[in-house]
Amino acid sequence: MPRAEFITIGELSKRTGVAVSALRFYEDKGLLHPLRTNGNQRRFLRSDIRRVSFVLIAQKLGLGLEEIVTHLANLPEGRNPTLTDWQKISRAMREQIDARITLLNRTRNQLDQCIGCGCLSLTKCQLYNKDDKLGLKGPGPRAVLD
Amino acid sequence: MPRAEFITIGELSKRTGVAVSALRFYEDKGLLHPLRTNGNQRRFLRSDIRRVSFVLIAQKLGLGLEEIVTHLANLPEGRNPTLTDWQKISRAMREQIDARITLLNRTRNQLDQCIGCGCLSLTKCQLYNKDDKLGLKGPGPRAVLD
DNA sequence: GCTTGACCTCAACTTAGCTTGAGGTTGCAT
DNA sequence: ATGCAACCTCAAGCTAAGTTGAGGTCAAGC
Repeated sequence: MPRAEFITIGELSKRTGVAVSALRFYEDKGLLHPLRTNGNQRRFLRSDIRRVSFVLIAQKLGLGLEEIVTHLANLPEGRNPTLTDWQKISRAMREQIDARITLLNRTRNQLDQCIGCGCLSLTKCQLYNKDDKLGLKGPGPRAVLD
Repeated sequence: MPRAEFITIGELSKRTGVAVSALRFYEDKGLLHPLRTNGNQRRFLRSDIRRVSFVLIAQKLGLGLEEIVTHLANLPEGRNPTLTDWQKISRAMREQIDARITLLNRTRNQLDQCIGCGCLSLTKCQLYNKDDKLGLKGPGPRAVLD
């Protein structure tokens, strides 16, 4: 028979490098949905290793846990996700990261202009506003009046 | 005569779009060094508008306030910064943002490979470890054992 | 059948980057 | 000289993404 179907939180931690406390936190946030033993201990699917991997990658790409939750929502909760499942979701994510890179590039180019003129002037410099829709989510209001 | 030499915190707020509370916070963090009236109210230099602008841009580029403080440390505190001062500091920052873009690009390319093979496998996928030195500063340990 | 390491919950603490509120003072226009 | 908007400080609260610790339970090996 294949290896045990379920793994403990400790094992999941070892296999992913993510702290046990973080895994519990992830469950809390809806990223993981382990079963429970009669004694109330968590039991994860093997496929959750991959699920956690996905979270790590997505984080590296700069996504927040909430965004990741919505991506993961596209995975089947019952059966083990297939290769196609993962590809679909990865591709969707790729678009987000592409957008982020584009935005960063544009911002950098504008910075170049600012270097050229030494301006950093609110009235002229296009680095303000404009891009805030896709924004690198600075908290608080960033409206420029003037 | 030219316009008043000093501006109040409210004015600085209006001119930059940054909340008064945030400006006080920035002083606390060492980003601003206003003078005080006899009555203990803050008085900023006009050049502080530009200083705050710089903070906003730097934040957009993904720098933390602490990093920004060190960049700003290169500005003269007494006299108003010259164009050359700003150019020097902007150029330094450009390098940081370039590095960030590079890292992001590399990560994306690796994601492409993962899409190709559908792996997301800890043993094969190069998206783990490796890059963590320059890392997009995920908190906590991310070592992969396995 | 008992010991012990792994597990459980819940609450409090952490850093970053602020905001909000309470309670009090300043300074400019009339 | 007075009214009142704008200023002041200090403490507490917020979100993200977790960690740490106290106090208690589970399960697997001897």
